[in-house]
Amino acid sequence: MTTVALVDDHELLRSGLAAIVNTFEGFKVVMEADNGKVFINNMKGKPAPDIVLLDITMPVMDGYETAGWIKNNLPDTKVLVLSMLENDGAIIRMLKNGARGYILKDSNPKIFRSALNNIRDTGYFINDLVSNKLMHYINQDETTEMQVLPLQHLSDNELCFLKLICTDKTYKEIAEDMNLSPRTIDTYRDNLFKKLQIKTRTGLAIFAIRNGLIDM
Amino acid sequence: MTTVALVDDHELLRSGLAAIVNTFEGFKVVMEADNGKVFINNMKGKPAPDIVLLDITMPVMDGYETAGWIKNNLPDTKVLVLSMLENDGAIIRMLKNGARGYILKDSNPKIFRSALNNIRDTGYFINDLVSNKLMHYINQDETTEMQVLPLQHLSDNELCFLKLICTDKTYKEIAEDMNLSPRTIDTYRDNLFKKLQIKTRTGLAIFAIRNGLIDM
DNA sequence: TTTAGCTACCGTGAAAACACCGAATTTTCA
DNA sequence: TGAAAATTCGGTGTTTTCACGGTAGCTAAA
Repeated sequence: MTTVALVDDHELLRSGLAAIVNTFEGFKVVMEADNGKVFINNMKGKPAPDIVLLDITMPVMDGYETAGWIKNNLPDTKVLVLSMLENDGAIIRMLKNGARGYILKDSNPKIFRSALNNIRDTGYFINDLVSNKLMHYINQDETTEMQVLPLQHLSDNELCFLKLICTDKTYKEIAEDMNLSPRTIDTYRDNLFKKLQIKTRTGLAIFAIRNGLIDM
Repeated sequence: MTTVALVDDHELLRSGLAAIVNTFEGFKVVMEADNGKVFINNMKGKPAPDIVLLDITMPVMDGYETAGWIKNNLPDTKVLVLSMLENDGAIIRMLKNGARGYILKDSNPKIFRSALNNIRDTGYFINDLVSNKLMHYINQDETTEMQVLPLQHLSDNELCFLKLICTDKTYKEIAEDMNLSPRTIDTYRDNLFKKLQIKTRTGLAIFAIRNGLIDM
């Protein structure tokens, strides 16, 4: 019997998934958790599940972090990502953090079942979503890496600045908040414009939101 | 037997919900649809379901529109909203469009079950989410109405302008796009600043995104 | 130890955004 | 139909944003 844990913050949907998984012969849901933190706590002193079905967008501890933790602490547990995001950056980031497969929440149940079977039997579920991204990721230069995982290439200060961009503070006020000279802020902005190929503050704000830097 | 239709764009989650509903005694899922348009097409020539479980965020035809259509065309069908959005505007807008209840996707299955039971027996499911909003909505002046449903109080041109705000066009370029004088655009902006109590273009862009005006 | 790279910082000027004013036209509706 | 409201457009001036030039210091590697 292959044991499965579900980590997703929407309890109702989780219950639905559990019901589906439990109808699959040879699979059994042994744990549910609202987020990564709860999952880790629940894990203590228990046998590791064979497969973790993991959402990305969760409060407290998100899917990226959780996948990384599982990779480091539960080497025999395989992560199958179950997400709404059809987003290059998200997919690659999860793969980098050890995920063995990535399917969308609008997949149909048959695909879901074969994903579970493949991961149990081969350790991986490679669909178009994943293989395309893998190919991209393997023969990738710095520029494409930058386009796919932009946040990974920004410094802490730049990230902090990007968050403040999404307010109605002026650059001068942002400079005060960050204890830096307004000129330095100008440089930050100009660098981000170049790096991200954006031309206006509004564009930076939208970039920040698109990349989940701001809670909506 | 109470018949239930599911309208949600995530097929996997929908299947899970269907599995749960079908375990509830006296309820039976008779139809599933990816969005409002598909639902309407599927309805043709068939008996109306007693209850429609409706998501809000969907492609092609969203939950607001769909609820409105049901209100006008299937008077005996009751809508129970099943959403991730814990958002005053969304709740009120759905209630205005005839929804009989509103529960979150992170509710637990017991609440889900009682919601279905209540709607079948009494026609409504009033939880804290709904009753608070109803109260607010009943004794509400124009200012609060504005705060809760800001988009409803903006003209088509203002909405169009707001979308263009979220680009790196200048106001002059936006004016050209909309076939209006730059001065008029200034007025649009100043009006939106006043109405929404926002001070900068960046703020407007974020407002537009928060209110779902821009697809992410 | 020199080169290269990164970070923080500065000056200037042009372009864009914003504030505050008024006026003509069209729509709305009581 | 006549008054109120909404829409469109204009002038002027300040503030903010953006582009382009640069320096000084610190670190790491060749």
